Amino acid sequence: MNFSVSEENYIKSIYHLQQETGLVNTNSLAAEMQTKAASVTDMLKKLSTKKILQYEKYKGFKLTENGKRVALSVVRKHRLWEYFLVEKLGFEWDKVHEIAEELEHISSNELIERLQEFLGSPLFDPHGDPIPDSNGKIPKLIQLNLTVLPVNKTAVVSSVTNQSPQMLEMLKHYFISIGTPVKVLKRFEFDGSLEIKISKQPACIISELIAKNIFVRYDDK
Amino acid sequence: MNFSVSEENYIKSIYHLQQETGLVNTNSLAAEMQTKAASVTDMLKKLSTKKILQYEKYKGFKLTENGKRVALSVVRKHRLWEYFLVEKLGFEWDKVHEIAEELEHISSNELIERLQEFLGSPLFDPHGDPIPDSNGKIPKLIQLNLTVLPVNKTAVVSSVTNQSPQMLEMLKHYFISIGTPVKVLKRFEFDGSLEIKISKQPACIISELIAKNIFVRYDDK
DNA sequence: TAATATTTTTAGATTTGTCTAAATTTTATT
DNA sequence: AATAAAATTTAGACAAATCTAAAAATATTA
Repeated sequence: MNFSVSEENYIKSIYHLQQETGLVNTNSLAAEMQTKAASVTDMLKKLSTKKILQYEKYKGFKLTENGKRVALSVVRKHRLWEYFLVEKLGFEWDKVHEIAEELEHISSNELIERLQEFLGSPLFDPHGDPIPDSNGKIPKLIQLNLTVLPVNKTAVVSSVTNQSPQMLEMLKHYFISIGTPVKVLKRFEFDGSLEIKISKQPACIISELIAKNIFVRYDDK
Repeated sequence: MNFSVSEENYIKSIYHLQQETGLVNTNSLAAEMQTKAASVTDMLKKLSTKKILQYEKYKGFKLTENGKRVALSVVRKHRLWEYFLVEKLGFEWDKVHEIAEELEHISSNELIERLQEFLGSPLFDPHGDPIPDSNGKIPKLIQLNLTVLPVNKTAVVSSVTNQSPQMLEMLKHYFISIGTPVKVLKRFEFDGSLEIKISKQPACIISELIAKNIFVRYDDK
């Protein structure tokens, strides 16, 4: 079945909301989509007759299995395009969302399969979010603290717990940000500090305190 | 000014038609766009008030300078995306049109400038059509007969005059098709036959008769 | 040139997705 | 439990893009 751009956007938003809350309600979806509750109700009825939604008036709603499949396909496209924009076209990772919002609605399946291949079948997008495969399977996020990352295993920075200006200043100094590839070269027993390699930077040493605040993940293919 | 997908499609079609006929008329545009004359008239009025068209009722119409600019921007996007699909994703050149019809409406200018850069600023798309630059300037098509292509100059097959099944059979045998890179290695005085190199094929010799039917162009940067 | 045929436009309807304002249902509060 | 507040739905309207059928303008031809 084919869906309009508007339908796809609703389906995607419902998917994201129900990841957090289980059942979704009209007002929160209206807020998410920056539209009015009445418009949401109209669309709910439409998606309901298309068997995309389990929907009971006044009671809330969630996607059917079929609806989830559609949602995951849109999420997949969005994230693969984001990866393309950053890795191939050199966009900053925080500038690509809007463009991917348009690209995710290009319909060709062959296009997206070839794009995935061309990109080397990445498992995570530049924001660190997992990219569903063509069956809708989402790679498990194997996230661990930098202090326990095995030596010489290349990983990618996925989140930073302490977001204070002081911390961010240090991270900037080390050229560490979300999505940066990182490898631990040596772990010093003396004070727990780590010698690490950040993408194209020369190796450097960071304190255990910094390392404790950095989480990384690696693509477990 | 921003244009809807539908408006952009009308503008593009008018551009292509007026390249051939100067003034365009309602019915031919309706035919080109596979829609009804009444729908065309509606859109003409709209584009007219937007200063995209010079339009006189019952008299025909053509794009304003501004309209041409918009058309060339859409054409540019279409052809760059086609180039991407063939050269980067490995699509056959005759399978990309439909997908590019969707991609050409992605709005970001930065995207298209970066895409052009990424592709190496190609001057011609996989069908041999010229790609307008960001100012709407169209590279001149330097087309010449294979019999007069300078030795060792790499060119690309742009058209074939004799399209008989017999000819096409031969071309297929030599792996020659529109868009194929070709280089003349040697020209034999004896019978005018040519030793040529076709992309990744081993060198081969073709008769003068075949060569006379093949036109090539090269990117004159 | 008058009649006929073709092309183009208009008038009015339809679909999709949106909106506002009012009505209804559910939830919260006294 | 009655009432007030909040959430949701309905009713009716609107803009964009399309359509059919009919009217108007232009072109063709006998």
